[in-house]
Amino acid sequence: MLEERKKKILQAIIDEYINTAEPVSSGVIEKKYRLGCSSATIRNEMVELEKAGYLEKPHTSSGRVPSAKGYRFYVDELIKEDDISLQEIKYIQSKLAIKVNEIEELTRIATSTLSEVTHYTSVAIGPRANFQNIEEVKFVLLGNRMLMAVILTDTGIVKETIIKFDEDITEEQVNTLNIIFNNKLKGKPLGEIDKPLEEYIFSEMNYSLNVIKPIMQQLDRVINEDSNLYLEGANKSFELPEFKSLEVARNFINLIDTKEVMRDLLNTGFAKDINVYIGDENNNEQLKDFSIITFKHRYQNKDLGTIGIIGPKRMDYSKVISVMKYISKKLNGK
Amino acid sequence: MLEERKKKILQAIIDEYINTAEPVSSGVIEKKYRLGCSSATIRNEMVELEKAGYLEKPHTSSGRVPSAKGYRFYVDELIKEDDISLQEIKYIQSKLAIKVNEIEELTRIATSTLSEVTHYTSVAIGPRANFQNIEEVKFVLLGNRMLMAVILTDTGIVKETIIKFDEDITEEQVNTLNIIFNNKLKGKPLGEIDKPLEEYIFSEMNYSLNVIKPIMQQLDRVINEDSNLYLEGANKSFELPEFKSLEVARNFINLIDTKEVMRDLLNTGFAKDINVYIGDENNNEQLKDFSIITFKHRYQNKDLGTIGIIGPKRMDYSKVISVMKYISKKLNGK
DNA sequence: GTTTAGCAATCAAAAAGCAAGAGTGCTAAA
DNA sequence: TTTAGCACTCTTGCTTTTTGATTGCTAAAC
Repeated sequence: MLEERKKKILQAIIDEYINTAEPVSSGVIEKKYRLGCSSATIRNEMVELEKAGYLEKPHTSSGRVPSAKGYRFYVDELIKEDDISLQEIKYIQSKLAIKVNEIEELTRIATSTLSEVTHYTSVAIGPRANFQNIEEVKFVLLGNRMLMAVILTDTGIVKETIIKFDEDITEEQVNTLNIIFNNKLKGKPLGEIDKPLEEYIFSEMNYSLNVIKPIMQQLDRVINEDSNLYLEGANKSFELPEFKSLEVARNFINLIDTKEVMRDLLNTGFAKDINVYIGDENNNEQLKDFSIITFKHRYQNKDLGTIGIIGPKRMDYSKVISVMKYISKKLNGK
Repeated sequence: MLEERKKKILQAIIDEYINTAEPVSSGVIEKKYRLGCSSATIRNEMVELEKAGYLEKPHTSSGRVPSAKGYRFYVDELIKEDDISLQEIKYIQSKLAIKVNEIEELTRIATSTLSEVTHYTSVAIGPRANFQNIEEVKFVLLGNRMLMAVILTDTGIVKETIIKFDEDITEEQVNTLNIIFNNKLKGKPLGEIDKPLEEYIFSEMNYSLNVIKPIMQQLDRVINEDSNLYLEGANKSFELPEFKSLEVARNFINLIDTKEVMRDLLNTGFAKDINVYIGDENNNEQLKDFSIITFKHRYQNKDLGTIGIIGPKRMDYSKVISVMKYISKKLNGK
């Protein structure tokens, strides 16, 4: 554990670095933060904080910069609670007050609001389909050879997909499909539409395999497909000084451009309400320059996806976490 | 008009510059392109080409670089036809052979294929809804208080939207809705769902305004909403030498991040099959460093959206245009 | 024992200087 | 009209110098 004064100094250094993006010297801490001791004392403490691994020096005669361990300590112990202004609260309220009919729309609004308020790049993904339960299945005939399958889940998510046929489909066939599929699927998790079920349905239906086969294929596809990824405010990151480095900028673009990595990031570990990943804590070399903060979009304890922020390690953690907590609360109460 | 030799030299310079991204000197043209005259002669011609506005010089003692006018001439007169390899043709064929049920899926595949083959960033947008004609409208009841409206248009595009109610909806009401809306809307362009129609429907329906009002609102919204924008291979651009300049990189990110600009770009002027916008030809300061090449995704002369490439002005126009022509042809034949 | 003033040592970043090389434009000859 | 030849220009890359910020250490003060 750190003594009180060390904590204060560490906090001051990280706060200052988050603000300025420049290595922090003992001098500015003395002058700006008035901790009641001289720069020499601060220097002595800095040496120890560096030995303990909380700070780093870009080179011998420069100020100090927080290390990943430093940020981690900052996030876990030194964070400012409710670092959110009345104005920001008002803005978020106004944005989330809009009535929406679809959950994806709400996720989208929340994501862009998060980016607008924090000035970082935000990102979101829909819920994983497999764990949702089927509430209702409906087939709709469009023209003579096109069928739309609509699945309503218990989270209120609606998935729809289109199946095209080489032969005409009758209204009667559609009715049978509706009855059989609903009988068999109501209440089941989406992930359970599988082979045995397929065979059962084959045996129940007395007409052409040409009809059932494409339906099962397409249902399978729509259930297993990755949900949409939203990205908002990528340009905001490019205003930050760390993006002056071509390498950092390129890494960032590569990161947000490879959807699989983003999906993995948004779909991992949700022990806490807000999850903070600093740099390559999660062993991904690609992330060494960035931090990710995520939270689950929940409504009545149901998972409606994940929303997150991606930015430089020198992120305004207090602000981001405060804003996220507020948005999360608002979404849950909606 | 330019004499033959000037054309040859201009072409050589632009080809070389597209390859190397370095200002081109009279020396390399003499050595690499063997036009049967000395570097001094080439220098003399270069002076005239510069006077005529086709070339520029970054500074007095450097080689020449194509101007926007130079690129324009190159695209209009000097382009290589069918600059596409057998291998690339094979690859495109294999990608487009996949059977899809939804047109958006096809657009997405075509867009990513375009990016993969050309190594530039590609972008696409769906068709403008207003000009499509309604083929069929179906309302589907989901649960008791949720209605899905499905609109099938003559281009095969399916639009669906969800409407939530504060009161229960009966199957009977749904049937009436289906009959009335189909009667009134079949064959009409989507853009015509407007006020007078709304009033007509009000007068026809003998039940609650609470039901019709939200439906009209939501239909209105879904019809007028901008179609989805796809972006593929943003990271590819960042491998190019012009993106070493922080300013260029930032402009690019700003460009692709502001969706309105992208929409405008993809929705303008389609006099030709393939449209080339070089730099700020279209008077958009933001585009000064970039070129855009677009084509309409058509099937049986119906507009299914626009697909394009965005890259530096120093783009491999021949390759991009050849690949686009091929993909366009393939899509149309599908 | 802890804190602090004072100061030499360190090192990056900016500025300045310099040599090399590439490319042009011009002139005069072919 | 073309080309060889050459002086002139200007970038690029490199080295050197200067500047200034910041540290770490020592010794005195508290």
